[in-house]
Amino acid sequence: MVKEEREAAAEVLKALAHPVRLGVVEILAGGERTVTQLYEELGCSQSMMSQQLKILCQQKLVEIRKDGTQKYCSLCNRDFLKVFTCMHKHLRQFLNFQD
Amino acid sequence: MVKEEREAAAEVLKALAHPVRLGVVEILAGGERTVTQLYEELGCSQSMMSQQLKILCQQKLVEIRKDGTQKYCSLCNRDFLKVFTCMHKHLRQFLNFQD
DNA sequence: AGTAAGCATTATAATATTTTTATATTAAGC
DNA sequence: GCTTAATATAAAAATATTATAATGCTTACT
Repeated sequence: MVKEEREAAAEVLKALAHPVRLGVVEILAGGERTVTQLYEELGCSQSMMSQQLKILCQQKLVEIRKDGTQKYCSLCNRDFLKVFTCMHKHLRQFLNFQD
Repeated sequence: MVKEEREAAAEVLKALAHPVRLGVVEILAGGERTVTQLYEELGCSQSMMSQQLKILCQQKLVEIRKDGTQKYCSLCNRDFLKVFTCMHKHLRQFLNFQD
């Protein structure tokens, strides 16, 4: 990877590296959700969710489809779910995370 | 993942989500390097490298072995290299990254 | 037209990260 | 013991992120 690519990759990873945004991706792994469903399930404000979704969309991790007054969110790239498996193992194996 | 785990996972991802730290991991994929080799290859200051390595070590992405006056860095968990493949594809497929 | 639901945007204060500069430590070689 | 090479730490300045509160925009319904 050349410098420019590392910078772009860092942006994508930064978009994932946040508890709420990580939660969004995890929930969307189970299928489409509305914005309201997301912030209720994650227990954050509507404004927060809207801002975090924007970041996820910019990095093309999430896409949004509009239907009437609601917006439905879903994953762009399910390949990222690998990262969860990887993190899950890392936390337990190297950072002695307890369940 | 429960909230606490998402927070821990976000910390690990944050450690990766930086151009220099990403560069370190990429270089170490090719084997052990000294701190000097790392900052020279990545073109950053010695102080920068030392601080970034600390973050990588805290999240157990990198480990350091001392030998005389030098320190040798290597990867703790090669499983993370998957993330690179994933990013490489994502940048090209969804963010139209040009080589 | 008026109202309410769903979501976005803006402004802002608090906090965290990044980078640089300067200084300290430690071990090797002479 | 002095010097140098390799690395760490501390402090400070610049910048970025986060969270909250307030407001605005659409759409649907009556």
